[in-house]
Amino acid sequence: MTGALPIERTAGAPLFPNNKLSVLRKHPYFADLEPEAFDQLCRYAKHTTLKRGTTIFSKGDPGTSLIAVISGTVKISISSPDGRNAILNLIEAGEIFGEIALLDGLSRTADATANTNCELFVIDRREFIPFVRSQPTLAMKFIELLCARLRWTSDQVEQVILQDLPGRLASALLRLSDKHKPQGRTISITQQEISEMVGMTRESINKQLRAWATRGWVRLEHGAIVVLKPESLQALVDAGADDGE
Amino acid sequence: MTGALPIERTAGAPLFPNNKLSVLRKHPYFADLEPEAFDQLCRYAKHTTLKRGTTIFSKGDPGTSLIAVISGTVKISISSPDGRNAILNLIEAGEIFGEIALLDGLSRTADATANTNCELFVIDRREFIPFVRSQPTLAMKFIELLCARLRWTSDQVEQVILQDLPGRLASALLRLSDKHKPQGRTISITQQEISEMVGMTRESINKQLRAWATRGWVRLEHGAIVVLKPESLQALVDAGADDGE
DNA sequence: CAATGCCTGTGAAACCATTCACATCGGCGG
DNA sequence: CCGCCGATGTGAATGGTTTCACAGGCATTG
Repeated sequence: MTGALPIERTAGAPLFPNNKLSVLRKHPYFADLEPEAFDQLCRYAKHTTLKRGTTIFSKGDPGTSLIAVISGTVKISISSPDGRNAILNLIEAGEIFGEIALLDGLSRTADATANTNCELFVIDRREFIPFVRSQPTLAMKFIELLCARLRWTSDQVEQVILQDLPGRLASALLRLSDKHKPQGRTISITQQEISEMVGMTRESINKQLRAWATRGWVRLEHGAIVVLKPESLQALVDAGADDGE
Repeated sequence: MTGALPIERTAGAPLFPNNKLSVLRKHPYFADLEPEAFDQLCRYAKHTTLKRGTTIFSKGDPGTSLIAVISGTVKISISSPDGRNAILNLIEAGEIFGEIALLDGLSRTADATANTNCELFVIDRREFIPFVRSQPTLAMKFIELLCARLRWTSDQVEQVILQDLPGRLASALLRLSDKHKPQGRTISITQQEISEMVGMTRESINKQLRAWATRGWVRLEHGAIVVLKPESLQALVDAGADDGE
């Protein structure tokens, strides 16, 4: 009940280990939720672990649950009939996903797969919806969450339509390094993945990154990218089409 | 001028003419709202009329209001520093927009301009937010609205990243003709506008449309497009990259 | 300590959309 | 009724991306 600030209680019921839920508690969407509401929410959660590559759900599935990531990362993506595929988002520990289909009761809009081994909490729609209705604060929280998602997604549309390759790549890097701020400027991601987030081929991405690397804007590591001069990248985005030569 | 609305009365009540509000009442987001809640909502609304081309708000503005379109259409768009611009959505009579900034209190994510002469109702954030908190049903309605927007926007990302020109154009036409179903399959839109929705040049759009016209899939009119064979377009979208030759 | 598989790095050729440069058409206002 | 302007229609040249075809590197696993 009182675990508001330093979440560390042993009294926890067997099913909901507080040390794991604390990951969720830290996230902005739950941080200022009343403790009772949060506890109630946890009571609905079921714990699962998955191996890298496992499909969590696929586009078109009924969509009867909300999922929270405790550890690892989950990839939200879509694929076209001819084999191409696009990554819409990467969900990290402490974040939740699958809220659209949960809230409107329709089908999943994308595929979700475990991008690394992960630990998840799953909340079922049947128990959840009545709960949201009874908790105006929680409903407002979800409204905020949806707004944030909408901003993220609109931003993606904007980048993909308006910017050329360098611009898109630059803003993708900036958005990612924002998310990973705690880990310094190192973004743990493969070039293949970035190419799928940005909607261009790996080869093109590689060449552009390499060009920036020789200019000292970024450093390329194996499976990671370090942003050294975010200002230069930002300037490039602001300037419009122009690869920064 | 849109002449889209059959309703035309002179009796206008001072601030909240019911004949005008009926346009809103018909819309799914308000249709099954309790009458008292709807009336209350209307009490906050201020009526305005705008001439074609007027700016309603710009990206980055504070965003303190929700806007409902009574007649005409509003264009939601963004533009890049180098002059290119993209249309994200066209809001028609009976729909509302501006809900993101209204709900989360942050800045506008895009520009809104009157695409034709229009009549609007504007609701201020200060009065509106407390009202939403007090009306769980209304909050759930907004959650549904946001989910729908998210689906629409994700769809756009999906199309833009995965599909080539013919595919994107085809799915844009299908989405538009869905919206305009009541008017048959005629879509009132200029090729310039479509090109900005799809993110390609007018010339390219024109050539593709013309190719389809000779095959009898669409008919091109001045300022409008008639979809004759939606199945063919749909098949093209489902098949992936392939212009349907 | 191979050995296989996923990442990264590059070059040349093919392709598709953009750019640019006009020409026509339709409608609205003077 | 004429003229202008926005919308449409088209072709040729340009250029940025993709495609394809490899080579080396790092890493995890028998």
